[in-house]
Order: sequence, then structure tokens, then C-alpha cells
Amino acid sequence: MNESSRRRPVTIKDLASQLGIHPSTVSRVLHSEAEVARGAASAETARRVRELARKLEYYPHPQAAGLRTGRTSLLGAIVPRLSDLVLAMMYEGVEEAAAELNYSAFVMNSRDDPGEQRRKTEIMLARRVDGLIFGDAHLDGTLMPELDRRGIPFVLMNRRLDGFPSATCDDILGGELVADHLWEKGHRQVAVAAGEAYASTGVDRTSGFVNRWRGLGGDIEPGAVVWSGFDTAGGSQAVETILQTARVMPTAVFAVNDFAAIGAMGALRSRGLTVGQDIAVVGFNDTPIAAQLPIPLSSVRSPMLEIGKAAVQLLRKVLNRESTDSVRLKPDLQVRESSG
Amino acid sequence: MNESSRRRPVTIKDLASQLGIHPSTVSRVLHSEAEVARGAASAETARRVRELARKLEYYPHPQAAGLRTGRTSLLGAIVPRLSDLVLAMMYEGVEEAAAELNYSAFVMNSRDDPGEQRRKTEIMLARRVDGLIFGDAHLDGTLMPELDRRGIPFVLMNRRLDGFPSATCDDILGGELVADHLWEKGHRQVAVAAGEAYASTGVDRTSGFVNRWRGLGGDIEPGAVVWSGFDTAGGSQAVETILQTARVMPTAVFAVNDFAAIGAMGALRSRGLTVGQDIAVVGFNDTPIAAQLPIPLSSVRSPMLEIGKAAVQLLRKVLNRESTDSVRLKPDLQVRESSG
DNA sequence: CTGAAAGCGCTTACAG
DNA sequence: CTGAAAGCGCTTACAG
Repeated sequence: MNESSRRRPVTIKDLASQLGIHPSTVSRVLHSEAEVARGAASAETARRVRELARKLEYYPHPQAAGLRTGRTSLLGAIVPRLSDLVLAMMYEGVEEAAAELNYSAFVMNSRDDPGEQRRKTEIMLARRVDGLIFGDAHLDGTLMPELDRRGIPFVLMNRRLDGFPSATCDDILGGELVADHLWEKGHRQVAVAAGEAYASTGVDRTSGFVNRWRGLGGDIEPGAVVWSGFDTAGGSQAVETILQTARVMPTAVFAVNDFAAIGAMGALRSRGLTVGQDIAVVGFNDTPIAAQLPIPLSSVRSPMLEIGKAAVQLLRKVLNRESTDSVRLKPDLQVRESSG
Repeated sequence: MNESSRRRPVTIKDLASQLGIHPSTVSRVLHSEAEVARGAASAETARRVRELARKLEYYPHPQAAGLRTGRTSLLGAIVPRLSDLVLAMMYEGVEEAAAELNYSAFVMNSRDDPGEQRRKTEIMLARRVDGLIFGDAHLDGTLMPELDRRGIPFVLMNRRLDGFPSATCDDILGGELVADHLWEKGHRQVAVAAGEAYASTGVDRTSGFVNRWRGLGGDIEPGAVVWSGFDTAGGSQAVETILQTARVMPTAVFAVNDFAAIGAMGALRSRGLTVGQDIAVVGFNDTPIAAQLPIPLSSVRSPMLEIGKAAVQLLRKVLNRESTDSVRLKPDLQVRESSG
């Protein structure tokens, strides 16, 4: 059982009294970047302060500093759900990059529900975060323009939205890579499990694919593009719909998310089709399971960790009032047995 | 682009001056639980304070309050990796339960590395968290006893450790459920992909299985229990080892984690075996993909979200210096095609 | 019932 | 180069 008799952390005052100097001098030294502490204190004083701080394991009290400076060094991230591996990976990137900049990051789930997005945003603001990162932007949403009007610093990751800085995968390119690959493999009848129509990821991957496909001279049957959830259930439903409504059976399915692809594979198998032989399937994100599935899944590798880190860098610029350009990181295609 | 001209949040002083009363009175009212504000202010004053607070959308400044009270209302959680769905789900539970108690939760990854566990713990403590939740306890680790000696309030989740309060799945029971099921299905030669030997999850699931199996009159071949990673790679490696070293071919494999089970399925398939016909596979945690795999995976359902919530409740008790008993939540077995 | 003061730990202009 | 003061927003014993 815990004793809960934590010893009181060392403060600036402790350091000052032990050194026989004023707390403000300690603070100045600890904040001077240069080892020599130009203007903050004499080289000798600075040395003694730093030495004692190290010896006593002094750590600044971030809340106290924040109270004084008006900044909390807190970043808030809102994602559809953390149990979605794609967002979890991106958030790992956010966490790492934030820690490097001496920020702390929070994360909350919105479940892609507009009410929850608002609610969670207000909670984050009540906690006085310095800025926000949204992984759940809706193309038809009203929250982002509103926050912008209120002057709240934020950036987007994962999904983009016109007019706001975002760190995303180049999803259009990702879709194009899949079109090139399937065309080259000789497929001419294809279908798309396109994801949610409110998410730029689904929209961009799909439009990249469709436009390139047409550019190559291919046709997309009406009813061959089905909007659906990004999860396994969404993928299997999309395939059911495609199989029921398509006039011509597709020989390949592009699912804009690996989990949807896994759901699609399940649905195809229960129709008696062998993926990789009777029908090709390609997913998106190249999550670790893709390569390890019983039938390894071809997938577009997106740099999820890097997207999270890029989002933090972008937010840093916004907070510093520097100019920002959205970042689109390049994906590449991993071809495996499911479409080999 | 963001304007970054956020309007200053409303403070207690703002409320007080608008009402012509003293800030301390406002604070007292806002902290009195009862609507009538017994002892804090007159019913009329209390009413006016609450009304204005609502109207101006006053939110307390948690850092300022914490500075005064000595508590930050911050909880730190450390997990092996957030991109492990099991931990991500548990952390969702942590986040939700913490928010309900007006706590904010942080999470960091330790990658199951003892150095990182220490480092991340110290970062959390430097941020003055009120308490910690560890999802990455090692059975042979030295960190927990050390933190206990230092009087730092913490609890464990996911993995247990003797002598410390934990919220876990009843992993022994989970292993027993699998043994009963496979025995009943007529299997007599079994193997186990047992997970990491430093994690109570793997150890308990395995010992629950093995002990029950022997109790039923079964034998476990030497070399039929293989320690391995919890991920897909670990599962496929474990199966490779089992197939190479087992004297008798098993007819069933119990993998203590769904991702390991997926890896196992892949390895079995590349040996030409059809899971569910030639060989049974059972996983653990019943993650959402289990049911949606091309060959649906039998799995022990563990209440991941509830484990996270229970950990927060446990930590709350520790912080209140109430007595705590470890919580072991009951799992159940979902039988599917992979072992049907 | 309500005001006034002190102080949590830190930072930052301001003197000297 | 260094000290002293003020103040961030809040809470809490203490008076009256």
C-alpha cells in the first residue's frame, strides 16, 4: 500500500536560501539559455545555481510558471477514437514531439460526433491548453471556422480542411498509387470502400484513385464507390453493398483503411471468394497487422508517427505566429499477396 | 490562419467586481456543494454568483487552483505502447473515468523498457501529477517498490504485481476457460504462445490454462509453452518454434493475445494448415478484429474499458488514503470458427 | 454572512 | 550583477 507521504518537491526558494541569494536570481539563471547566463548573473553564481539544482533534483513547477506567464505548455489533441490504431500512432507522434518541446499533451475521444467534438474542445479550453490538434475534422463541420473566429490556436492532423493548417498523408497520391498498381495488374473492374464522406482521408483517397483510374482509360461503374465506416464492420458492409448492386463483378477492391480492408476480406471469403486469387484487395495505412494477416494485405504505407510530429511542429508555428503551410507527407505502396 | 487574439478567460475577480462582492465569497460559493451554500454565503448571494458564473461561462483555472491546494488534478498513465489496442482501450477508460472525477489524464509510452519506464515516471512527477497508473508493470521490476518507498501514489492496470493495488482481467480464469473449451472439443495435444514472461497477463493466462488442463487429465508437452511477444510477429515466431520442437503436432494453439493469435494463424497457414479445420486457435482480449477476421477468431473477452475505469477508481481511493483491494474483472469466452 | 490577507511557485520589469 | 516587489488565479483559515 502507498504511504502517500511524498516529500515536498524542491522549489526555487529552497535553492535560493541554500545559496544565500535571491530567488529571482535563481530563476534568471535557470532561464538563461547560454551556459554563461549573460545578464542574468555572474558566471560563478550561475555555476553554483546549476550545480545545486542538479544535486537537489530541482524541477520547475509547470503550473506555477504557467500561471505567471499565461501559457500552460499544455497541448490538447482530439481524435475520433484512440482505439483506432491510426490515431493512436499519430498521437504517439504528438506525444513525443510535444515532450521534446517541453509541452505536455492531452488526448480525448470525440467518436466523430459533432456534439462531443464541441464538448471535448471546451473541456480542453477550460484546462487552458495553449493550442489544439484535431484529428477528427469534418469537411462539413462548423467547429473549426468558429474556433478560428474565436482566435483559438489549432491545427489539424490526419484529415485536412480547406483554409486551416494540417498535417496529413498525401491521400490523393495514395489513391493514385493504388490505381496504377491495379491497372498494371490487369484489373479493369474495380470497386472502392470509400470511408466516411465527411472525412478528407476517405474523400481524397477515393478521388485520387478514381481520377487516376479514369486517366488510365478505366471506367468506374456507378455503385462501385460505396461510402462506409473505416472499421471492419464498415468494410464488410461496403462489400456486401457492392456485390449486391454492381452490374459487373469487380476483380479488385480498394478499401481506404486497413481495418475496412480486413472486413472486406471477411465478407469476400464468406461469399466463397479467395482473396489474392479470385479477387484483389488493397488497404490503406499499412498497419502492422496488414503484413501479418493469413493472406498478407497490400496497403498504402502512410507515415502516421511523422504526421503526429508534423502536427506539433505546425502548432508550434501557429503559437509563435509564424506563417504555416499545410504538410502532406508522401505515402508508398506495399504490394503483398492480397493483390500480388 | 489563426488570429491568436483569444479573449482573456473570465476570472473569479471578474465575477466578484461585477457583483460588488469579495472574490473570496465567490470562491466559497463555487466550492460549496449544496445548492444553498451553507456557511459560504447567503442563499441570495449564492444564487447571484452561480447565475453570473453561468452567464459569463466562468471556468476555474485548474493550474491556479492546484498551485494553492497542492494538488494538480492530473493523473499520469504509462503504458507499453498506445498503439497496442488493448492499452488504447484501457486508456480510453482511464480518460473517461478521470474526466468524470474532474481529473485530467496524461499518457506516455514506455515500450516495456525499464529505462523508459523510469524516465517517463520522472517526467510525470516533474509535472506534479497527483498519482500514476502503470499499465506496464514487470514482474521482476524494481520501479514499483521504489516508488512505493518514496510514497508516490500509484496503481497498476492491465498487469498485476504482488503487494500493489491493480485493476486487471481475471487472467487465470481466462486461461481456464480456454482449457475447458479445447478439452471439451476433444483436443489432447495443445501448445501455448505464452507472451512475455515478465508480464502477469501472459504468466497468469498460461498458468490458468496449464493448471486446468492438467486438472482435466491432460498433458502439456515440454516445449509446448513458448514465451514470445504479444504482437503478430511474436505469435508467428512462437508457432514456428512450436512446430519445430514439438514431439507431437498440437491440434490446438492458445495465444494469450489476439495479435499474437493473428500471427500464429499466418504462420500456420504458410505451413499449409487451415485454421479451424486442421488446427484450432484461440486468442485473448476479443479485440474488434477477432470477430471480423477472414477466419473468425475465438477469443477470451476481457473488459478493457472497465479495467481502465477501475484503475482510476482505485487510484482515487489511494489518493484519499482509503483501503484498496485489487480488482479482477471477469472475462468470458467467445467461440468462433477458428476453434468451433 | 462576508471581507481581507496571506500564500502556493514562479517570472519579470524595475531599481540600484 | 543582484535584490525586491508585484502579480498570475485561486483557496482558506481568520476576523468581525
